[in-house]
Amino acid sequence: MIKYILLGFLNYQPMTGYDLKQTLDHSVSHFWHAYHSQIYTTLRQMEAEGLVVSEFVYAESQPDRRVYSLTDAGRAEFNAWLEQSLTEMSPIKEELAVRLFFSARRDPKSVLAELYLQRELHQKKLNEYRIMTKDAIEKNAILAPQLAQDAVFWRLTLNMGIGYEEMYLDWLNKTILQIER
Amino acid sequence: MIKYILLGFLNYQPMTGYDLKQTLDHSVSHFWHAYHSQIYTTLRQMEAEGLVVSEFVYAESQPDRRVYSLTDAGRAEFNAWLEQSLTEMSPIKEELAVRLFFSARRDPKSVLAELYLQRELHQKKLNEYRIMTKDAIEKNAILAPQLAQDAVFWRLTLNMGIGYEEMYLDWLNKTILQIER
DNA sequence: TTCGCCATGTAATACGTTACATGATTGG
DNA sequence: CCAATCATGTAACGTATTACATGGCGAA
Repeated sequence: MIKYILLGFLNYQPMTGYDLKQTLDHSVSHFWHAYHSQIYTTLRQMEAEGLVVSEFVYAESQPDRRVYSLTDAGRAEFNAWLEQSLTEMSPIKEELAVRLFFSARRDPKSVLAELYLQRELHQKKLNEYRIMTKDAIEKNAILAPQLAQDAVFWRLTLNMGIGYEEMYLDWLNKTILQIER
Repeated sequence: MIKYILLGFLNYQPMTGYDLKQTLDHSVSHFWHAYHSQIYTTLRQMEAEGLVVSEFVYAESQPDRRVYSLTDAGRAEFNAWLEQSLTEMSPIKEELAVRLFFSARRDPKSVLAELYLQRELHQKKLNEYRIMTKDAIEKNAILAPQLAQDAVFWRLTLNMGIGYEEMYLDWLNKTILQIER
């Protein structure tokens, strides 16, 4: 999966592993996450497969950068992936729900403390989505008007991130109320 | 993670790998998923670690069953896991959102077809959650009244599954409308 | 001078998925 | 007779996570 995300971003412009990590964290992080180690190793593999090529860029008083670009094979692989529709639902893995499922015998105070912390984290995420990422999309839309159509789709996925966090907070609030009794 | 789910279920009663897979599929499947292969191999590992013990049960005209039970060490490990609160958010991995993010250049008809299918799948899931799993919880609550307190927590996690699917469908409908233009 | 950011990677491990493999019983 | 369900597992592969490892620059 991470392979296609990297191909997708390189489709916009050549980038380094570091750039890709930054881009990922500021765009699709609401629904996909990767560590830099995975990105660097995947890029190496992709180069071995001929999907990307890299060139090392030396700059004085600046760290060296390995810039990756798509090859025709990479572009083809990316398009082939986009063309074959998903036919299944993505499985969810929610550790908090697992813990709550088994929490009947725990001290309610400890359960509540855990839920309060999660509420804070999700509230923070929601605020981020509402401001930061929206800004990033708008800025990109102005800087790169040829990506206006892309920005429409980015906004759609951002809506999902916002919807998800709103739903989560709503559920947390109801759950907290019920446990507080 | 799957280790703690297995410990959690075995805390209720001794079970086989098959039983655990069935139980998992009919209870925490809204927020955790595992293949039978992973369950069987994890049980073996857990036995090696001394968290569970198994005994082979032979029955005529019935397949043999390997029944696992918790040891004191297993119970202790499970309680220790429950006691240390989660301090981070579970990362989301939503392939559909990734695909949509990069879908600006795709044929809108193909994108819509993909979204229609997802809508069907999620609608089906929501119906399942509303009927089947609720029934399972009620039935269990009647059969095992000592688990009444547990059932409260099971219902809370079911609410999350329902909330999630409702949010997802809502988002899908809005997204479809916008792409249909 | 210390912290954070830029920038790169490797190694080891852990976890998850797909495919392979078998065989009995029950119900339509 | 065929499909589904019960019941168990292994092997190979693929993906993800944690930890290890390095070093320069700029700002407070």
